[in-house]
Amino acid sequence: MRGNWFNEERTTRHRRELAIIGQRNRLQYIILGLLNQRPQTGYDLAKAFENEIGEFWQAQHSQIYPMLKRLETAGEITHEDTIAGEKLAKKQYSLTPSGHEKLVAWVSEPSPELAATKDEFILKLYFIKSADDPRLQPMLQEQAVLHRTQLAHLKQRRQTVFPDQAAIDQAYGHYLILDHAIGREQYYVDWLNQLLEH
Amino acid sequence: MRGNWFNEERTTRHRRELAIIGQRNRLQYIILGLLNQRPQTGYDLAKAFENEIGEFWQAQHSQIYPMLKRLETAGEITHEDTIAGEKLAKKQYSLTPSGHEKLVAWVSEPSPELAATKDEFILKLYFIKSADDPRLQPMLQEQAVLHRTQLAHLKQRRQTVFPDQAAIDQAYGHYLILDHAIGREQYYVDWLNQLLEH
DNA sequence: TTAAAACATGTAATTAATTACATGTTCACT
DNA sequence: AGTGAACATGTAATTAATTACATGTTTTAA
Repeated sequence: MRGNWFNEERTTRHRRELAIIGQRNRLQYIILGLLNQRPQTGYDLAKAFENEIGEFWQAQHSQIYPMLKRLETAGEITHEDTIAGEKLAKKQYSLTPSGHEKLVAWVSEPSPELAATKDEFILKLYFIKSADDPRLQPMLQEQAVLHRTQLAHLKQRRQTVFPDQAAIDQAYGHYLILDHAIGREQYYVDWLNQLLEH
Repeated sequence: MRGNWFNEERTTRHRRELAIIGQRNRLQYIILGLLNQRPQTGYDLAKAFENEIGEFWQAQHSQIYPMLKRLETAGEITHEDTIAGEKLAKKQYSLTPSGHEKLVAWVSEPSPELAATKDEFILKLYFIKSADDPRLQPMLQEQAVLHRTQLAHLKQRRQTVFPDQAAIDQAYGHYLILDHAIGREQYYVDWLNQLLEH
């Protein structure tokens, strides 16, 4: 395990037992995982970050293209040049055996760190000292709208992407994380509603 | 609103309605908020990131000290040099009226963006295709241990920091976010438990 | 037929965040 | 008297991520 600014090996301080991590090079693994599903172009990968994994991880094409080069240099992926139509050049990337191994190793290794949630609203709440602060109710209202919208969006996605049991069985992990995200939003909405009822 | 890579103004794409943000310069506001509570040194601020706000935001002293200089140059904060003991130099920072204004403006402005949650376990789950994958159960078990521990830790903190109603009334926002964090962890644990019962 | 949207691939500049380097003081305990 | 933990403040190097710059092709719909 790489040294983390605050981890369990750091025995001299006992303020917190569990490390909360920022973000490390997980992008490479996501790319390997996506390419394991099927060979894809950088553009396809960028779209995946806007769609299915977008709820959980974000990356722009400006981060993806350089990473594809790095991974190819490292021998984890290769590409095949193709031409679409008259002359539109595409690079179809796919995993090498080494890349596949690396992906399997990553999924199999422990994930002992808590997710770093950076929620600006929660941060602002911290600085509201009193329950009577006139800013509090509007803030809660605003967040309720935001999270109700997101909840509806996620439920809609679940219905579209997983219409039947067969769809769930084919991409069980994807189903689980969508289900998890829905539950998380539902909790957020319930928590806000309960506060709004005072 | 500063241009975001994927926001509501971007009307030409309709894949997602709500922006998920990365991280912007929120550190400065957190520092202003902390200094608004009471004048503090950089060291004190760093400790606050390990304790109360550590569940919601992380920053190291190597980020804090330069930010204090930036904020002082910008006229948002000032400092007073003091000596502790024989010769230990301390810099006690406090808000200027301008810094206070800036803090109030930030808290008052809308927070229309969803939190970016980067959870490595959730990411790995995405790449588990089948419910029969032998890695799935151990992964869920591991996460259950992690989140049960965190839940216990947060509940302990609530009991310590908010033993009575008076404590809650004095730092209502802090209480709310701790309550929110507990609810969030409780949901995570319940979700994992329900999956582990198959 | 033409304009907009989507497809497609890159690089550059900047900012945010982590990790490591660097140094010294004070307090509590043995 | 000595040691280790906590107090205290910085900088440097690196990595991650965002935003902006840059260019061209193909498809779709008015």
